[in-house]
Amino acid sequence: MNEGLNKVILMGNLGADPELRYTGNGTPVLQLRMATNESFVDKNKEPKERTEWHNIVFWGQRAEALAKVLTKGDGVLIEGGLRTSSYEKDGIRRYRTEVIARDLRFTGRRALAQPPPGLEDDGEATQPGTGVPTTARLGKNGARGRPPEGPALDELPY
Amino acid sequence: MNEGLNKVILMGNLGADPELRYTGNGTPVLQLRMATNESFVDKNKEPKERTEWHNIVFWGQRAEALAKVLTKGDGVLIEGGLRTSSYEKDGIRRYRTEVIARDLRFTGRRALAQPPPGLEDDGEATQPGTGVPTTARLGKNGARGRPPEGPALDELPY
Amino acid sequence: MNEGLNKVILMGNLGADPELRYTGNGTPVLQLRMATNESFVDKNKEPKERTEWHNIVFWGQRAEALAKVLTKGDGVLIEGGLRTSSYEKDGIRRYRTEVIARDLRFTGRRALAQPPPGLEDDGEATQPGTGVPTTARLGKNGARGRPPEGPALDELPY
Amino acid sequence: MNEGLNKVILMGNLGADPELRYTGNGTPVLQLRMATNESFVDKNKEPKERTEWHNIVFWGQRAEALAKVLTKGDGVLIEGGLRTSSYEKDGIRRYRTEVIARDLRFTGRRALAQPPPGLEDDGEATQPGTGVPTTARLGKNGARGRPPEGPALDELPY
DNA sequence: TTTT
DNA sequence: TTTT
Repeated sequence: MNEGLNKVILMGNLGADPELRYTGNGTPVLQLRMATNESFVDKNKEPKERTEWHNIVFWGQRAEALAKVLTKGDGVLIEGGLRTSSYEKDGIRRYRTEVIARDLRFTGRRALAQPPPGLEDDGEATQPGTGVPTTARLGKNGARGRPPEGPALDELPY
Repeated sequence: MNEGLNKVILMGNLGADPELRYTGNGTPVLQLRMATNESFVDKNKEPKERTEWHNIVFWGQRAEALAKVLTKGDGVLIEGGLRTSSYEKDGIRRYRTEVIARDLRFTGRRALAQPPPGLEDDGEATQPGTGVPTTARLGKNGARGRPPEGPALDELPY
Repeated sequence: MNEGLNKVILMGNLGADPELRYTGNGTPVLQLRMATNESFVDKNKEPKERTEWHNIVFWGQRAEALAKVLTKGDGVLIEGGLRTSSYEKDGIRRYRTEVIARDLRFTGRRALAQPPPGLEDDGEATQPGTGVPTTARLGKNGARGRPPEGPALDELPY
Repeated sequence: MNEGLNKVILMGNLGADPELRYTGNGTPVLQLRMATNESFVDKNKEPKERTEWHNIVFWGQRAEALAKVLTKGDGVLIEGGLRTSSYEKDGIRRYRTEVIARDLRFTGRRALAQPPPGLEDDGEATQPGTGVPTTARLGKNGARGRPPEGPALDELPY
């Protein structure tokens, strides 16, 4: 089987507060409704806007931590993959496509706020010399809290 | 309006031959069924594979040109954006999420084949010094036919 | 040889007006200087900002068309691939990494402006029912001018 | 500040074993040399191949864990952002562009192997019902170990 | 050297 | 149902 790629990147806003649920298993599931906006000029040269709505899902500890910090209207950047599931309702097979999210980062006004409080709940240890970003990637690795550029240049070993 | 981002990147294979249709308008629409494969190790440390299926759509001239060259099984890289449309069927509102594709590039065995014949049909002129790639981006700009790295280094103007 | 992926997506602003040059060959080359900004909270919980600067290059007809419409300060979304070239200067081998761009789309205030005038210069024909987007993708395929979602839903053939 | 996007996605192979170093600070830094391959047809319709080489850097705990499991030749998918740093050498200012990596996932033959041993070293706890993927994302969140599609459909709470 |  |  050839390893493939199934990648989605969305930048937009939450259209509603997040909804946290639990599977029968006890696994947390967070569902987000997210808008991405697009501007364009139509065939009559009139400026137009269009909004696309997306179903975003976070699983596991991330779901719980994000539930505490996300609010309707937040500007966010989401990365994940597509998943379409099917289910039967009223004797009819239906399909639902979601973005299974792996990362979330604040954009807009919250990008300069304190790091989301829920994130420290699961024992994040900030490494010496590590910046705490406004990202909400919930791995416990202190390094993930560093902005993408790493330590100051003057401490580079090369 | 906050300009956002709605981006999908998929690498995988076509599960069927493409289907070309036309709107009432006469606009060509190409529909592809594409699989992306993923490997992982499950909770019992057993290697597993999973396939996700995607609905891909090309609009316009690209739809027609690609219809001529794509075949079931082809390895492709697709870029586009998500679009969910709703329609009524049997008195029930249904939703369908598709990837509206903007680019397609062959991967795998066809990446080294000749450029897709359909692509020359719309008058591609290859510029002097321009490689013709195995990409099926259908703009007529000769430059698009150049591999992403541009001309040979010794003809750089800087 | 395994087909790989070499993909860069940048959203930010031009730090200077674009520079158009020509190779010995006569091939147009457009160089852009682009900033991407990032906000984060540092280890002392102070909000910080950081700017990364990128060298962007367009080749061919796109270079010329974009040269006419891009201005210092413009908000843009760029897609392309990395290319590092090496050259000798003062007897020393040096390296320069650039993003070889394949697409550019306006974000921010220009996203709702008229389509860039330079773009019609190369004979764009707008298809019936096709919106003209604020994107500056320079393929001549009318379909590329359609927003990512295609025609209105009521003209879908399915 | 305008929050931007600085995103790189590469799929290819390691050209050498990884090199692990430490900053004066003690922060681990892992450097990878990675090739991405591209196939195209040149202006004479001859099939050609081209390889681009990239400098990849991981910081922090991830650097150490990955150092244990990566080997020359490995097929990997890397995600990160661009960072160009400047330094003085022989009285000349030089620039070096790197991809500051945030994620790594195996592709190819290792995608079905056991999860990288180094990864358990930092206390990974697999959640009930959670698959352990072949990804080397080093957050300690058990959820990250789930394939992008989440739990089985029959345990969905909706 | 950009942007808000 | 979001955002500017």
